[in-house]
Amino acid sequence: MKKVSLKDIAQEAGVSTTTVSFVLNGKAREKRISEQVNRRVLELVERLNYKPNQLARGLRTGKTKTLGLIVEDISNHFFAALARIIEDEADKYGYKVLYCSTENNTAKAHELIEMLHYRQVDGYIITPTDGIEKDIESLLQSKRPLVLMDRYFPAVAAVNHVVVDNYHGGYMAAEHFIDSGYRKIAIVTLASGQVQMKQRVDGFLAAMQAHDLQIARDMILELPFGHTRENAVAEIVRMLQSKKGGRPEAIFFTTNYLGIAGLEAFKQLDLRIPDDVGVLSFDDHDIFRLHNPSISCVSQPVMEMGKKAVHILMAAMQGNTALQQHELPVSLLVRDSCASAAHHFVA
Amino acid sequence: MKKVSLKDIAQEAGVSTTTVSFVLNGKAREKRISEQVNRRVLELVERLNYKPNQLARGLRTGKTKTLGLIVEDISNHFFAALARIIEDEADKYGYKVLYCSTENNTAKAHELIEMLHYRQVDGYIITPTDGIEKDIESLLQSKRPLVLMDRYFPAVAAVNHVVVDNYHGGYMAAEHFIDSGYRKIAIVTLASGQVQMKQRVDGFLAAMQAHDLQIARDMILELPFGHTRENAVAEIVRMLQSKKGGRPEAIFFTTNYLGIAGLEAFKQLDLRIPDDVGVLSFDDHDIFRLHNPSISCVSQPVMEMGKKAVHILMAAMQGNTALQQHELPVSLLVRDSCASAAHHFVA
DNA sequence: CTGAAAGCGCTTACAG
DNA sequence: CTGAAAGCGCTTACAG
Repeated sequence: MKKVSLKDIAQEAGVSTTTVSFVLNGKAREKRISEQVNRRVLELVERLNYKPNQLARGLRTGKTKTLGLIVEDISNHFFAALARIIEDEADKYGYKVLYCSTENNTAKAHELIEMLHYRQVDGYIITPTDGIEKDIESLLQSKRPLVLMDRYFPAVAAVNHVVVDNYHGGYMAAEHFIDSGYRKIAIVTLASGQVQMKQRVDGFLAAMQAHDLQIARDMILELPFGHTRENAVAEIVRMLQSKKGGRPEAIFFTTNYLGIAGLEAFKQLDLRIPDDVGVLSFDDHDIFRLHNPSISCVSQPVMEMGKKAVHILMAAMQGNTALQQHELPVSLLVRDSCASAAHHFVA
Repeated sequence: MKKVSLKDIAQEAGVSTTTVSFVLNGKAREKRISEQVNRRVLELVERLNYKPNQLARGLRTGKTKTLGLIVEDISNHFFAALARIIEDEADKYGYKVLYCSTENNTAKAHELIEMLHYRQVDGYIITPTDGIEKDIESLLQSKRPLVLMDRYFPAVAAVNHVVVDNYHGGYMAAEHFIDSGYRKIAIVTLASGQVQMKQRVDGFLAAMQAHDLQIARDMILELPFGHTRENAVAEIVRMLQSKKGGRPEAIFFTTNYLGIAGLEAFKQLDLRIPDDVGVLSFDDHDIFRLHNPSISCVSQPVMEMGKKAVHILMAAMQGNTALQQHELPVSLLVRDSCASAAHHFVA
């Protein structure tokens, strides 16, 4: 079963490669190929099981019908879900996707962008890490279709993005805690300078302030990115055990794997939710739904994010240069991890 | 910033494209290019930020340095974890990966294999669905490097694979139930004919038999693939409520998302683990570790599977034609979802 | 209605 | 030590 090429078909059919190419690309009508030739070619293609070489086609047309997807970590539930939606959506347009994980590492992200560039992907969907503004700008300058996802750079204005209303998510989280009667509240977040984390915290703090509540310095735990799970758990345990000012009554986690680490910490310390500690996390997760008690969270519209990202990219690849920046709404899923108000109104 | 090509470099450097190509491919020494020319070319490459067009290179050499990864569903935790490991491992050899989800759909799997073929991927890592034996054979015939993962076809003998000792996993699961004092045991599995599921059930039944225990027909629930989560939960609830013969004392789930559906069913019925029902699932999951009580399971060596698959593929791509079939050991993670023996020795 | 030919950007035998 | 040329498998303007 050796490879059969356009030329083989042409020879066999007794026509030129031009003609074969036309019928293959559905231009038979337009180019007024006779019905007879058209049929003959199609039959041969079928019989010899001919498949056009996409590499050659790509080289010639400059289009590879391939998208580059750069995420933080493809094995992370949120990105895996996104990857699946993007795959399905891209498929509708005949595109395949090459994925890469940055591990939130600037150097790696830089390399990946270059790599996808050599490989001539037609467009990029990127979850940017800190410090790759330059690469993004250079992509922009070379007119590469591009959409940032989940995060963006406030300093680089003219880039498509689809993100979520993180600020409002944080705000809602704080209000829910407050409504539930918690007052002494802690935050566990990432130390990285990522906007989306910042915004979640900012929104949260703003709501606290609006209710004349404060968060002490040592009640904001910033974990370095790339910590192991064990590390995160240990840090959270330490915070919970710290004596000064007493234990927080409730904790807001700015992303789901921090929340999951939190659950482990609570388990270790035998802390009961929501009586000993109220819990709220950004990003829903199966674990939160199934946990006993179930964990309330701020949920992101993953499906919509993925679809929108692909749509924006497709439009951009078709030459639509209008800037597309979308901030999708999040929703608060109230479950059982925040006590009823009565409980805590002792202060 | 227009694209710069080999020719541009050659012109600028005042040498032929041949020479440039040689230095780019590290053949300067071998081809005895003068140190002077070598340096000049390298400098220009750097200065003009030249990146070879991989498409052109691929067309010429027949190698795309791209792997095709076909899984059931990239958003599934098990496959996402595998995808990440495969990405990292492939990267070490300079390969990128194109992923696709079959949804366990034969027609889709068939198309995906063809698609990857046109795109000239150098090798395939495939989680096969039922009914694509022909495609696998045709890949084999055209000498495409290939490794099956997670499952394989007993009927197609000469294919590389890396799977897991499913039979033994099932066997251990049953023994653990029996040791824990359970006697009336049910199985929840998938209706698809996939070997790996069959083997898990077979191993389980063999252990039961070895202990002179039986499983009634209606205690084996086979769920169709592609059911929604709600559906699965409902079916499990129905089984638990079925009066004839009484409720099972313990349930073995042959894969983690079935186990997760089971947990929801137990929650709905207010069944307590492990007193009301013992639970054991194939495939570990964060949820099992964090669940209260934590859920025992048969765990697969995901890291090793991913690495081995890539290594086998790399060897095959280097012309190593020795058949590689690996069955990796699984391990039983005993947690808190099976009661102590004393509890159930009432029968 | 159809074909000869150029060209996409590389690599690599071959020649000197 | 270096270069001219063929060729990978397509597409497409041009010509007839």
